[in-house]
Amino acid sequence: MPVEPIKPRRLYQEVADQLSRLIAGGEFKPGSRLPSERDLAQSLQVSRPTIREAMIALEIAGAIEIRTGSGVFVRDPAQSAAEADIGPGPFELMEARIHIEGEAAAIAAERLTDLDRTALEKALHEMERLAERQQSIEEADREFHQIIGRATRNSAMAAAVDQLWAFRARMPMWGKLHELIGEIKKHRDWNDDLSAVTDHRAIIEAFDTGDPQKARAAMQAHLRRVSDVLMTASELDLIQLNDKAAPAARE
Amino acid sequence: MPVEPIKPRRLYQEVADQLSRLIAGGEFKPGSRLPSERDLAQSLQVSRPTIREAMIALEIAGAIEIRTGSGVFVRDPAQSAAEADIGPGPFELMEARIHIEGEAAAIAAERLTDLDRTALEKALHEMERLAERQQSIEEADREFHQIIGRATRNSAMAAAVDQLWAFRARMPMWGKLHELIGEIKKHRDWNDDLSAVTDHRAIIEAFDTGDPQKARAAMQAHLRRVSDVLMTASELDLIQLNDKAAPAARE
DNA sequence: TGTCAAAAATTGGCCTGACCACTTGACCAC
DNA sequence: GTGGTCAAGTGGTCAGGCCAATTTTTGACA
Repeated sequence: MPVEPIKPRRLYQEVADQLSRLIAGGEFKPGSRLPSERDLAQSLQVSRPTIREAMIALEIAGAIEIRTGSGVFVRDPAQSAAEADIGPGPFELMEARIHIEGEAAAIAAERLTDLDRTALEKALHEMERLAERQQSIEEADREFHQIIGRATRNSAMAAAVDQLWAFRARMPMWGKLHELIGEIKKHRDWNDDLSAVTDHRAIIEAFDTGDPQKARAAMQAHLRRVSDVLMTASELDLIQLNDKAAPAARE
Repeated sequence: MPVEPIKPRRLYQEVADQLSRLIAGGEFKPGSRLPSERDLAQSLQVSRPTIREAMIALEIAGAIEIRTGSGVFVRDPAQSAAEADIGPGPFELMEARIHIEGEAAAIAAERLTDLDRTALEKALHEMERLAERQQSIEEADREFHQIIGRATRNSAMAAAVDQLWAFRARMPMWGKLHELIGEIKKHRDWNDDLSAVTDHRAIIEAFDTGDPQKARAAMQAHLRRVSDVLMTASELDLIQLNDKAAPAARE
């Protein structure tokens, strides 16, 4: 039973939490104005400086916006997202993955442990199982790649790989990759073996050589193939992509 | 000419920034106690509630810990990193930068605009100016590298570069790189020209060729040199690094 | 001389009341 | 319709006060 220091709860935190709950509960809608500091201080029976402290915490947390002379306004979550940029388009993401995950694979090639290999094999088997059932391999796919990020034994590299997958998780389109491949085969005489399982097997085999160059090449070949799938699906109008999703602009 | 809303700068933010800079600059060591609220209010010629607001912001940011009745203490970045388990060590960061920023430079080499080049030159001049005054080039350095991230015209790559710099910003040690170089020269007959300005100039010249390989090589040479500085400083006990900061473990 | 409890001093936490800067809406002149 | 002025309301900051928590000092005692 670990003993931890007792940290008395600051009053401003109580106020901030209550206001946060009221906002989350819909009492104060996004874009609306909160009651004035003076009114809140009276309603909550605390001093105005305490309200101000709570407001600062909420503004830092992104929940509100304080406008001098006007009032305090609830931030619109959609507005926050729009301001924060919706993230990279699919082709941007693929390009970045080719470069960054290629490097991660190269680093990992010399640092994989037996545990890493076991985990990769497990993820691959999961992909095989799901593919046989015509189910999305998305989760197992992600696991496979994040194992590689961790296998670099470099938390900055792992974080970079994780971030790429976080971007990817925002686009539901990726979960349909398997279906897309099936659709493409209906339209074109596709020679390449598009099996994700084959690609991932090749990556594992490259790791078995311990050669960073081979690992990088296997990873990049895999990711370029996925990018090609995306390009072909776009050309066949199997998926709708917005402007940002177009291949990265060349000056 | 886009018109943007003017956001007046809150006094508590000025105070928080100044204290943050003092902490980063080593004026207040990790674990040490800041002057009392009353003393700070008098020293900075602001009211005590304003100091309190600044303290709240700094505590939320993780820079300090407020202990009722005792005082306000600077959090140990290593302790913070250990608690949050989110911070790569310096060598991890450098390794990741060599790989990721090398790739970013290669991509950017074919996509730089004239505006990008102008911005890079400007950042370089700022570095020159600061270096002449023996001042930290940290901000201009960061700007230089983030311009390159944006010059990839790939927001996933830019985000990856930004994340590396966010990690870097958590370690005040980097602001003292210039001093470290000076110290190293007192201890060793160092043959390499350690001028950051020279390295960055070489990167710009590599970009002028438009050759991705050359750009990658110039960026990686620069970052490897920085990593060497770090290694040497560590060997000379000029900086104290915790276990995680050691060169990436090899299995 | 060392230990321990109590007192004093210091520090953060919160409050009250005041004044100033900024914003908004109403109203008026041109 | 536009610009200017004014009043009311809002946030921003200040000064001073008192209380709770912590640390330091002091005095008593073995």
